Amino acid sequence: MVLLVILANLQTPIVQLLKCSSTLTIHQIFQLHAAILISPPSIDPNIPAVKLISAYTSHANDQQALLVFHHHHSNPNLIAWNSILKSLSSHNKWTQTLHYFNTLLLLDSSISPDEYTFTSVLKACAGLLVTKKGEKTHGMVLRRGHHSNLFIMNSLVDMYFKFRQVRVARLLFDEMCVKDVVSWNTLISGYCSTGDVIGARELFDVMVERSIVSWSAMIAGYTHSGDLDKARDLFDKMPERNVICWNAMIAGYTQNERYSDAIRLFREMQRPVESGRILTPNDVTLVCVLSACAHLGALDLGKWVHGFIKRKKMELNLFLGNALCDMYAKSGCIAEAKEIFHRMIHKDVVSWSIIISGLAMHGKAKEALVCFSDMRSMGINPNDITFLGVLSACTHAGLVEDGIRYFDLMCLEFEIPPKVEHYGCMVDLLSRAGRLEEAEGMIQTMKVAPNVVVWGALLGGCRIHSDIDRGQRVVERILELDPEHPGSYVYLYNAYSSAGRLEDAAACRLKMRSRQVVKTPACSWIEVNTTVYEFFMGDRSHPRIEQILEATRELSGKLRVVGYRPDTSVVSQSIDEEEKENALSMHSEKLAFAFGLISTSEGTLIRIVKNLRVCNDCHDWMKLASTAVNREIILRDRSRFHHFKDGSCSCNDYW
DNA sequence: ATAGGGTTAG
Repeated sequence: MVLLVILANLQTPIVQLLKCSSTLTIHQIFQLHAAILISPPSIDPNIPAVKLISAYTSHANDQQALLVFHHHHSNPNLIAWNSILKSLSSHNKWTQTLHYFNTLLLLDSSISPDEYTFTSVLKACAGLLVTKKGEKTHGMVLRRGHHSNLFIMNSLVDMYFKFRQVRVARLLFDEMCVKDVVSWNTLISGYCSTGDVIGARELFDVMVERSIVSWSAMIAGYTHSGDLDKARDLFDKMPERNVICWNAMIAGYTQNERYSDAIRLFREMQRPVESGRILTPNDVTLVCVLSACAHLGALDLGKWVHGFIKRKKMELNLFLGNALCDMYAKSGCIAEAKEIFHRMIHKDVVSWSIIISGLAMHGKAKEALVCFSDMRSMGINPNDITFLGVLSACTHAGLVEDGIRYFDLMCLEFEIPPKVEHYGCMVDLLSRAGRLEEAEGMIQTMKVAPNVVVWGALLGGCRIHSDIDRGQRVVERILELDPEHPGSYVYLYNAYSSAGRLEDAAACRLKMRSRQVVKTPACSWIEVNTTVYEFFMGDRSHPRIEQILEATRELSGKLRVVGYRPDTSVVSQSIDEEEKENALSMHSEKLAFAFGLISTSEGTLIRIVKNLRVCNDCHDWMKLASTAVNREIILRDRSRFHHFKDGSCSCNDYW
């Protein structure tokens, strides 16, 4: 308080303090702001205003920045205009940027926009893809003689790349008499963004002076085109690295579904390098890592990241909150996911979509639907992905009529054209409920071409409801699309076998072999002490495999006493019963469970993630096991969670 | 001024 009184007497020292805005906390800025308000006005009110605006901008608070601007708006000078334009454009408030620029032109013809003004405006034009406005601004730049200004020319080149006008961008670049490293970097990232990674690499190779940005842009170019090896090669060769290049490489792995690699690289990032300097991960890094955790169900690491966020007192921004919420939901902790969700101050359509599909995965359809209506009453418009969550909630709970109603709501009221994914949900919903005729009818009349997944959903229904004729028809369709579709052969084989048509079954098996159909290998993961262990079906590579097998055998014996009967129909090899049972006990989820059992203390909840659907036999086995060894089991299969407790499963055997 | 981020059926 004393400090405040002293400061209030003089504005100059306050302004001096505001200059080091990067080291100030947002609360200190608020205090300095208050001090300015109660102190006698300086000769030019623009000076403290500009400092305050940039201080708020560096803390991503463009609302406060606007407030300051309007408080001084009696006579803003060019610098004040420029700081507010920069504040808006750097926070992607592009429409507002253009609005303020137009106001500036209209209001005060004595102020002539300079390079700072134009760079903000061009960035906004690029962001909004308003080509006419962009070209008009380009003309204005030329008329005012700014065509030799590097800042402006670089922004122009970038803008034309965003407009996908590669020729214009290249022409501008070639005509620039002075180019700096930023001009080259803009060109590289421009070519990368249009998908021309080869062209970008040619530029990269001929560049004389490369900056860390050139390397990062090139790495991102490779990861976006899926070429992770080339990206990693460059990454390893970089002379120096900052957080952004690490993020680019880690994000590259997560976006290309290489989640374990992403986590491995993240751990490497935190190892002290030769220079002894450790890079601190920032919010972008953590978002990527959390996304990888979510996909792998790596709860321990995810929790560690959450702890890190708390320890560093990082702000839970929209991206981080969403990533954290999704990680918890996909790792089986729906309660924690809900808590994060409710604590988030700003939620967008992505946040709501995450919680809805999270609840859906956990079979909490009613709650998911309540969430959907809450979201609408908050005035947030659902998108196609939100509806995917809603429909999958209906599918997992068998709410056929609700599903049909939401599908119509999406098409008719929200005018969102259904994608093949939505039809996939609907066909699945109808097929499981035994409404196979309707499901097939939907495929025939749908507006987009059905894919293997859609037909596969119908095939699943044919299997459950033993409709062999339709099943055969569907298999033909599927094999037209994918002659090596493993599921079709397995389905046919099982259908023939159970109908006693052993010759057909054998023929099917031969065909499968001759076409070299490879079944996706079943795989389960379990995390023990922050390390993820991977088990494939029949996998004997784990160092403690003997103990693991011993544990499964012992447990299966125990389960037999309480009524477990191995369901050997799910084993597709024509071998004798005993071998079939052995094959069953080598299922990846059982191996993972047994490993969890022997390596965690009694009563610990066991979490398993599987890449395919849990098989019938394992599902029964897990139900009984949850009682026999008194463990809760949360198993995530490729589409949902199974929460086994006291002999039953949260999916009510509907999956 | 140029490089990095979250949700997507089975």
